[in-house]
Amino acid sequence: MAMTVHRSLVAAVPMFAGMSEAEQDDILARASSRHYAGGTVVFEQGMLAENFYVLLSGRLRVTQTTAEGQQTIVRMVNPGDLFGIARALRRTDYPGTALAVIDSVALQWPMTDWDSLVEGHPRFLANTMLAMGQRLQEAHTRLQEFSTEEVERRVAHAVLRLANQGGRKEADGIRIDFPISKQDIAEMTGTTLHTVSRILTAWEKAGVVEGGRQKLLVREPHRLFLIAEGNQPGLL
Amino acid sequence: MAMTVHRSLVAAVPMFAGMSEAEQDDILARASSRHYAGGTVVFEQGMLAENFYVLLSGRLRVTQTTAEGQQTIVRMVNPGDLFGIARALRRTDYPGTALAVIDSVALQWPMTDWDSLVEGHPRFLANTMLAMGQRLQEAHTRLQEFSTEEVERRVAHAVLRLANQGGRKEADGIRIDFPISKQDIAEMTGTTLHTVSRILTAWEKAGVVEGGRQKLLVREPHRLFLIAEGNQPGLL
DNA sequence: CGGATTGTTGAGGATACTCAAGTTAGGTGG
DNA sequence: CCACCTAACTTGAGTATCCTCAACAATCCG
Repeated sequence: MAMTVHRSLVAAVPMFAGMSEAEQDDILARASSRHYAGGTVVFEQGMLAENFYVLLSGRLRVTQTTAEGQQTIVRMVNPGDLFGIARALRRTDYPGTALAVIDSVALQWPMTDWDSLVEGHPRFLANTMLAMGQRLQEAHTRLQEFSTEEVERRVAHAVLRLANQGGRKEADGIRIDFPISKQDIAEMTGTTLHTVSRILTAWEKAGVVEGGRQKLLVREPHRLFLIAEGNQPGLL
Repeated sequence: MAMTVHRSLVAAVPMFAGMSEAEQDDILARASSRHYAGGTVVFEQGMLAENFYVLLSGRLRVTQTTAEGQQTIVRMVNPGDLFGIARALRRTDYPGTALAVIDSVALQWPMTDWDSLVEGHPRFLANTMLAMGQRLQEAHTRLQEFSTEEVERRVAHAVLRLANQGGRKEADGIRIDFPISKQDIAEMTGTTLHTVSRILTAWEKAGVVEGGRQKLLVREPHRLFLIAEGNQPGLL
């Protein structure tokens, strides 16, 4: 269901930041847009990387599966994010699987256009490098959390990240506005859904969050932050 | 102890790959080289990022320290590696501390030259992006290890990485040819020096490695690989 | 030679995992 | 619209891994 795209749709997309309208048009002319229903796979780990993408709306989950079949969530893809840029890592296949967790729309370019975009549009290259820098920093932050923090704090950090990147303000807190299961949170924090369930139950009793089946509302972000920073006894 | 640098010294440095000699000379003209004795700090976490670097020889350890004072080793810097590129992450300070673990020589550029290098030398930008891509992949690999593997396997992976990146072949195995303490390995794998000591002792008894104070020789890389992949009962 | 850093080893205990059984919520089809 | 089925979640009990605490030994450096 490919179709061409107008500039106005990508005004706020970081990849196009600092570009002239003409330059944006030039790049968009090679793109097509595509809709992915919730639950649909955009690409799968190991697949030949034929396209790279920018998410316009919706939400994706990128996972990696080990040889033994264990899954980890590498990141959530939010609107405006680049994803599937295997070429930038000098790879010909996708290192992970991208799944639309809700209905999503993405722009796509054939990977064969990558080199000419990089060479012809220094702005594109610079913006891509910036995005990779941010991902690198987030990866380092998470590594430090894994190295030094116990499970409850890691879960607190993960939930805060979800709230920051994909949260919508509501009357009584910040709502994670896409379906997120305990299993998902477990795969982000390197624990089990059982432990996540116990932790969230304790937080819920203390009034910090409000759970539900694939639902999550952060009632008191500040207290969650205290738990994440370890300045709090811990509610478990 | 700054001084100018000749092209021949950087023939094998990835940052200069694919550049004409004239281009290399142009970039090198702005660099100075500096020697760091073993144990010396190149830059410290939080410091204003005034330079970026390429390591010519020696070995650095980059660490991050948490608010509570816990240290983690972000990476080892090997000859040829770019480091201290805070600017690429849109930071004005260094996110970690770089320490020379042995006598080392690095090229340095003032960070004020970064933008003009990036804009004037597309090759430099592309090579930098590639380096970041590799670091991002390594970070994801380590995250997956933290998420899914027990300590012994994580330590095995860390030792294999050390052997691959900083190993020298000897008669009876691969020697890590810079000083590495159990504490270092613990900070790479998110465990304690006690546990690392116990693991290495067990491996040593089985003839897989040979330890010593800040010394490490991998006698049987293949068996270590099996432990890392979990195809082995585990020697602990 | 003496002090400091690094490493070893043991005992005990806490965190979080596994195993197990059940409950709730939501979607599906009759 | 209700009954059923499945996926998501809850909760408990037992246990393994690994951490903490502690004391000591070895190695290096000045």
